[in-house]
Amino acid sequence: MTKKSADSANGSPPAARQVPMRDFSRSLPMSLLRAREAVMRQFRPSLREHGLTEQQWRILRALAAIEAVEVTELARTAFLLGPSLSRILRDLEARNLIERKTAKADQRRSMVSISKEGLKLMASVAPTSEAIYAEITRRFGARKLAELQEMLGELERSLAGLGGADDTLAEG
Amino acid sequence: MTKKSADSANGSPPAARQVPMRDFSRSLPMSLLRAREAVMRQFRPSLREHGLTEQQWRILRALAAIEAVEVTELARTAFLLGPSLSRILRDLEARNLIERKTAKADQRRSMVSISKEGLKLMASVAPTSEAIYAEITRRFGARKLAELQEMLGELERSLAGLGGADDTLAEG
DNA sequence: GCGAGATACTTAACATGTTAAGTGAATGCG
DNA sequence: CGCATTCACTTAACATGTTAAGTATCTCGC
Repeated sequence: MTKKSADSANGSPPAARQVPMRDFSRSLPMSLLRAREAVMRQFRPSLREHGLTEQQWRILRALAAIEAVEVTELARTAFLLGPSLSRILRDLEARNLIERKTAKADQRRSMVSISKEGLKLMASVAPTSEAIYAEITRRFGARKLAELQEMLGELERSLAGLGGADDTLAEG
Repeated sequence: MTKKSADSANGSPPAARQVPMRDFSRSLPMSLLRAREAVMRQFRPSLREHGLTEQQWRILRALAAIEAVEVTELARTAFLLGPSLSRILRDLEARNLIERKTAKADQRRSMVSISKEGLKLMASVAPTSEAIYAEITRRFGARKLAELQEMLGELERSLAGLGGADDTLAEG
C-alpha cells in the first residue's frame, strides 16, 4: 500500500482522495467568502438600480466623508488596488459623479472629491442602503454583529506583518 | 438650514458630509473583505508559484474529494458562478489538470474529475498550503478560529432567504 | 543643477465576478 | 407525436482583481 489507489482496476477516472486536506468547504477563506457574499447579495440589486457597482459605491461613500483626497489615500480607504481605482475614477469622472484636479504643490498627485451630482446620487441610494443594513443587523443581532466585527479585526491584526508577498520582511 | 451646506461660499469643491451614513470603513462588508484579503494574501504567493489562482485551487480541491461531479454541482461546491467555472474548466482541461466527459443518461450534463496530473500538482501544493493554514490558526488561535467560523455560518444562515435578486420570493 | 532613484499614478494584460443571452438536450403536456 | 418549457451549460459583454510595466514628477546626493 505504498502509492497505489484502491481503484476498481478498470479504465475509470482516478479515484481522487489521494491528497489529504481539510474539508475545503470549511476553510476560513471560504467561510469569509460565503459570508460576504450573503451580505453583498442584499445590497447589489439596490445599487444596480442606481447604476452603481459595489466598488463605485465604496468610493462615493469614502469621498462623501471628506473634502478631497489623493488617489493613493483613497485606494487605502476604499480598499481597492491602484489599477482598479484608476479605472473606476475615470468612469466616475466621465459620469460627473466626482471631480479631480492636480495638487498645486506636487504635480504627481491628483485630488479627488465628490461632485454635487455624486452627492445627489448618494442621497438617493443611502436610505435603501441603510434600511438593508438595519435589517441585516436585526436578523443577525446587533451584539453578535459587533462581536463578529471585533473578531474580524483581530484576525486582520494577527496576520498583519505575516508577509504576503513583497513586504519588506527580514526572514532571518 | 433646509438644504444649504455650510460651505465657505467660494468656488471650492463641495463640502461633502452632506449624506449621513455609518462610517463606511466599519461596515460589515468591508470588515469581511479586509479579513478575507488578510488571509488570502498569505496563500496567493505559494499558489502563484505553482501557476494556480485561488479559484483554480478551489476547484482542484473540490474535485480531489470525489470521483466526478456535474458542473453545476461543482459550481455550488467551489462557490463559483457558472460562467467563471466554465472558463476555468476550459483552461484546466487544456492544462490536463482535469478531465471531462458527457454523462450517458443526460447529454446536457458533463462530469468533471481531476486527472493524475491534477493530483500530482495538488500533492505539490498541499504541504505549503497546510503549513500556512496552520500558522494562521496558531496566530489567531484555534478556538477563536472555530468561534469565528461559527459566527460566519450563523450570519449566512440568518440572511438565507432574504431575497437578493431573482429568488422566488412572495413579497405580499 | 543633474542624474539616479523614489513616488504617484496610469496602462496593459490576463483572470475572475456578474448579468444577460445563446445553444443543445431533456421534459411535459395536449 | 409536436412543441413550448425547462435545464445544463457556454458565450458574450462589461467591471473589477491582480501583477507587471510604463510615464511623469519629485527628491536627494554630489
